[in-house]
Amino acid sequence: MTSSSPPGGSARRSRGRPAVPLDRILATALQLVDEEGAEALSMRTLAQRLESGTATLYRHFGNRATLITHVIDRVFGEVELDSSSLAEVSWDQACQTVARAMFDTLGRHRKIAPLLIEQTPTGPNAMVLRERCLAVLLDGGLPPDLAARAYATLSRYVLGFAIQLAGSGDDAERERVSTHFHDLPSDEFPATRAVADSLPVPLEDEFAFGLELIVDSLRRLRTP
Amino acid sequence: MTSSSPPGGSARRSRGRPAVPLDRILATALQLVDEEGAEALSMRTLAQRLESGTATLYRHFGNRATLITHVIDRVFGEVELDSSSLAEVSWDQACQTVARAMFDTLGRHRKIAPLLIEQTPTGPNAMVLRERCLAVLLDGGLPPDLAARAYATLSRYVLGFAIQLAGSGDDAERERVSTHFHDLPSDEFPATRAVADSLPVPLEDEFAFGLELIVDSLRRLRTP
DNA sequence: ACCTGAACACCGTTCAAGT
DNA sequence: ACCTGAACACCGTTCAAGT
Repeated sequence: MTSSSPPGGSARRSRGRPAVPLDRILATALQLVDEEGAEALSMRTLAQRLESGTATLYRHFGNRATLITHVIDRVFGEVELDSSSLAEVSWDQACQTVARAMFDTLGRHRKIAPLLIEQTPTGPNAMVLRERCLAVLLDGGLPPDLAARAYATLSRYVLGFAIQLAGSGDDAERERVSTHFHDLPSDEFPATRAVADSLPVPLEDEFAFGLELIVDSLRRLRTP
Repeated sequence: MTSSSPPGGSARRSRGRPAVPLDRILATALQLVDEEGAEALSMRTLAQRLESGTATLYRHFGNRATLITHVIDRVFGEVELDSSSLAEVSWDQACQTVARAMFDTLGRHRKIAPLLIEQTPTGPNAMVLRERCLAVLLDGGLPPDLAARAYATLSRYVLGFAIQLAGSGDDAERERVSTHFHDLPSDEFPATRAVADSLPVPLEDEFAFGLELIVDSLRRLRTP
């Protein structure tokens, strides 16, 4: 009650209170996840940040799951894919560009990936992204059934790695694991010890490495 | 109190109560996850199934996370990998066998995958599995740094797909998505409509498809 | 020693009551 | 119409008190 004084006599609350705009709810929710993690996105915490009450949120969303659905599609909306530049590059480069754009966006919102497990995204932005990805595969000369499988593999691949980004970026954990591997007895763990210097591999490198392997093989599957 | 009667007069509770064996805690915890999902594994629910109290669990595990760590390594212990049969097959077949064995086990415990995101598994069973996988890659002729990256890619690939198994297997959801794709306007979504009959692809097929693509490319990277 | 009940500070969700 | 406070049935975790 001490925080805000009425801004002049005229700008009074119309009736009840000004409605909380849906866009502000989603922006605040995404910000909350980015800053504090997916589990911090509780109805209470979100309502607090909006200086509102939990029941207000239930006016816009039936439950926490649908709120999350909307937050997710907001993230899909951030994927940057320039159509013209996609058309200029080779087929396999286009594949990698789409996958990387998706991965980069999810990398910018590392903490949101765990929320993506539960549902196949069917928000408007997700639909558009899938369409463009499938268009690249079909234009590249893959027959529809193979294009469908290639798309599914690629999107699962991206999502699978993106989800693991959540537990990544923790230097202390990386250090702990590396030390653990170096301290292993060489008689029981010769192979692990032999590659201990190269582990753990940063997840971003892993992603790029595997993506190249997949797209390379995919290229050979096109109609010859 | 009605469930068990003392087996003869001598086998009395030594002092206090008989300790709850750690193995029974873990078996019950895994069963709970398998039956009701990862989020059902609450300290309270687990204690209830054990006919014990939550504080008893904190005698064995400092917190819920370490309890989960132990449950996870129990699952890794179920991965079936016959050493001799691995030695008989070709290098790329061995790769696929290891990856599939891991995926199959996680498929048998679909609901545990979400718990795997947070931590790099370093339990005893996980360590042994990694060692054997790396041995295959090194024996196959990959130099250590490449073997490390190949291993990381493969294990991330398996885990990434396994995590997504959690939200899979729901026929209603598959039907919903399929219908949604078929009802799209063909002018806005020509590519999606063109492959709508082939979507969604079962996750197991996706996994096998992508795994083959990766191993195919990996085979070409060996010392020629 | 090991277990227990009760407590603390949280959740998602609902609903009668306010303006 | 839209928002609010309080309630209900849950969490993970801790701790004094029991046997």
